[in-house]
Amino acid sequence: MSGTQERPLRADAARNRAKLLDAATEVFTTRGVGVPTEEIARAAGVGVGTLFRHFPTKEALLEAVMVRRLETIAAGTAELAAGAEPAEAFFGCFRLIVEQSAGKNEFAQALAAAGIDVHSSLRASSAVIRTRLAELLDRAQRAGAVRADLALPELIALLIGTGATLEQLGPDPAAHGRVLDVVFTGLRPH
Amino acid sequence: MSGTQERPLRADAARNRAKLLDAATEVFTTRGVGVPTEEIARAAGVGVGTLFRHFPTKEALLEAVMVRRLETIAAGTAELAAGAEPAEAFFGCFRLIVEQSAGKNEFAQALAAAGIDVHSSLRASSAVIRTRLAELLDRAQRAGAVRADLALPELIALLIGTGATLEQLGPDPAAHGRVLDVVFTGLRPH
Amino acid sequence: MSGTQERPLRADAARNRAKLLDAATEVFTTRGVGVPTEEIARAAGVGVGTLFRHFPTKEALLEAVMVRRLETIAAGTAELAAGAEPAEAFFGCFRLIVEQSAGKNEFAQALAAAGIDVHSSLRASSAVIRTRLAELLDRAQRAGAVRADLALPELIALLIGTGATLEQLGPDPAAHGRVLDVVFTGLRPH
Amino acid sequence: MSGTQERPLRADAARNRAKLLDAATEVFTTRGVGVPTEEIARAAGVGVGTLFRHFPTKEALLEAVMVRRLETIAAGTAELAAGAEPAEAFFGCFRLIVEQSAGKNEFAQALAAAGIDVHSSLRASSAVIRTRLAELLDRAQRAGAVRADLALPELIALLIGTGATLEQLGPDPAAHGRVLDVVFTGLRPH
DNA sequence: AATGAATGAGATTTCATTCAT
DNA sequence: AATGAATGAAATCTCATTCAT
Repeated sequence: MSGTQERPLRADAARNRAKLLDAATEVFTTRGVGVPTEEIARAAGVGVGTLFRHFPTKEALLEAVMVRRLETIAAGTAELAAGAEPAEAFFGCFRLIVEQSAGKNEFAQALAAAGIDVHSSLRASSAVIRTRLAELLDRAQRAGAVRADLALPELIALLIGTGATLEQLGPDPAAHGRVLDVVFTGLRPH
Repeated sequence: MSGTQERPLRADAARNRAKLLDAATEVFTTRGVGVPTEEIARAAGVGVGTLFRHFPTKEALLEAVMVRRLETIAAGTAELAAGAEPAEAFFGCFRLIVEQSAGKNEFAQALAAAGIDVHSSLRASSAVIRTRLAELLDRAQRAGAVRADLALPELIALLIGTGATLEQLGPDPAAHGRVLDVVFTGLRPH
Repeated sequence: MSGTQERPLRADAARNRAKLLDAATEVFTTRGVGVPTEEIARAAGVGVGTLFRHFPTKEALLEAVMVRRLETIAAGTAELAAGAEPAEAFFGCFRLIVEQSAGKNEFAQALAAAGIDVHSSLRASSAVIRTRLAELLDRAQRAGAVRADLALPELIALLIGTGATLEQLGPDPAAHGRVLDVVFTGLRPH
Repeated sequence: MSGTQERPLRADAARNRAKLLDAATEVFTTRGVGVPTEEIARAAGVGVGTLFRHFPTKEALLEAVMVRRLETIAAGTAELAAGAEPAEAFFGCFRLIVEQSAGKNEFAQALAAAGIDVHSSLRASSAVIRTRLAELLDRAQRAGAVRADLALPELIALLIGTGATLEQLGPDPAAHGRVLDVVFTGLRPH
């Protein structure tokens, strides 16, 4: 639908690719990007060779994990944004993104540090989200639900920063609620 | 009372220690904690051997960098908190911490991931800050300057998250101002 | 009499075998024996699986390539040696072998290095050539066309070395001619 | 004197570098260029890390071995060429080069196959030899000791090819002598 | 005390070969 | 019979840490 895969990919190969992405997401998120590749292969129940057939480099794997995450988020926002009125759409998407972003920072840093041209392969999926966010922000501002002086870069930075905040708090719903209330209040006009 | 090296440290040794801390702060911040120790030594203009004489472990170096950062922040908040009325003290310190925190997250994560007992050596300086923050928050809440439902853990998480936000934005004073305005507005009652 | 696969081989299988041998000859010669098997399969337009069905081992493939080469050479010398007088037969065959030998050295080395009993599978075809060479040398020496002190091992070494010389020169007919003139002059009595 | 080393190299480092080059020469020559790097390190009595500090790549090691070989040869020819009359100088150097060349071919192939710009680092030492050969050839041709139609490229090719011939023969002095007699006879006018 | 070479465990990656499709 | 994905042993290379100079 959006992808890069040249050919449909054989059934078992697709399954392994998915298993690898799942395992990598899990392992990278819980134990950091420093884990040996072999651990990820083991977690996915395949050999290292298979991992490297699918992702020729550790960085490529990292990248693929991020792309998938972004695509998931993009899909989620698409649904949410579709049938809602501006304020609800904006704040709903903010919450969604922020709650799905735990651990994403480290990936981004790792990729950036590795000197990868993050844009080359992440561009597509991140552009989708970027565009959607611009629309959401615009509609919400026109509807008077969000302060007018906020620009897209700050919104994105706030999404990332709020994700970091929640990550820091651990899974405490009440605390999450209070933090989001702080940010949402701050985002509304006056 | 707390340290391991009580001896006054020869003049050149002290100089090298400082050079190493400066170089490490710079390099870790710009290129991530994954950089080889030798790069740090080179950036400091000393040999690896010297680095390891001063810091027996890469993690020890990381830790020392963080401690110095925290101490700087602690000192800054001490000054600010001293002669100001509650609201000014609280928001002033918030701004100070957040602006000095760029890159700090990664250190914390790296240390935590390394399974270090962060508290053992960071406890002292982080306890100082923690206590000060508790006081600032309490006074500001009593004075009605900050919403009453906010607890210390959320405050700390917000500090870290807002630091991440600003880091993400890069050095754009106007955008920084808008982001802080959002958060500060959200922090005030109603 | 000699082989392992006595069955006639299905038409397409035979075609694949031929394509593989051609591709392997080409690839081994131009890029060395270090190329991954998959490259050879790709060059032949088949999957690796097919390659390994035909040649159970990379070395087996190497061997098959050499055997085919030797057989080609043997066939050529047979024709040449048949109806010619001793000197012409000897020098004609020398030239033929040497010009077809480009790249052969590396195969020999690779096989030898691999600790293979080169003789086991190459014996047949190399024995044919060896015998023919002995005859050619003997007849030429009796006819006074070649110095009498030259033995078969030196002749073989000279064939290989002269092949290497020509390979080194690249495709320059004039230079080839001068080199062969040097060697042929040296081979004649006084 | 001719080298690339930036600083004089500490005594032990120089010793290890030499040990590594010796071991590599030995091992590559006897067992081919396919031997694992670790074997070479072991043969040199150092750890792999040391090997990779001196030669950041297997190819770099290969290259260094060849450079040293060429330098040895260049030095040998310098001595020989100095005080001898043309014919003696030419044939003496030919013999010298050819006898020191055993196994060199494989290196060259391995390097070339690896896509290295062989010229960049080998150029210097090979240029020295090339120039000397041109002089030797010229003087010998003027003195009437070598056929006039032979050009430098053929001479070089013959050197390599004759090296291959001797390598093929194994260490049999009598056979070596006959082969060299063939080639030398062929090289003289008529 | 400082240096930077040496170390080797461990990380990443390759590739001959097997096996499910 | 053909395919190409999977495998894992082995190869190359990195880097925190030690140690001779």
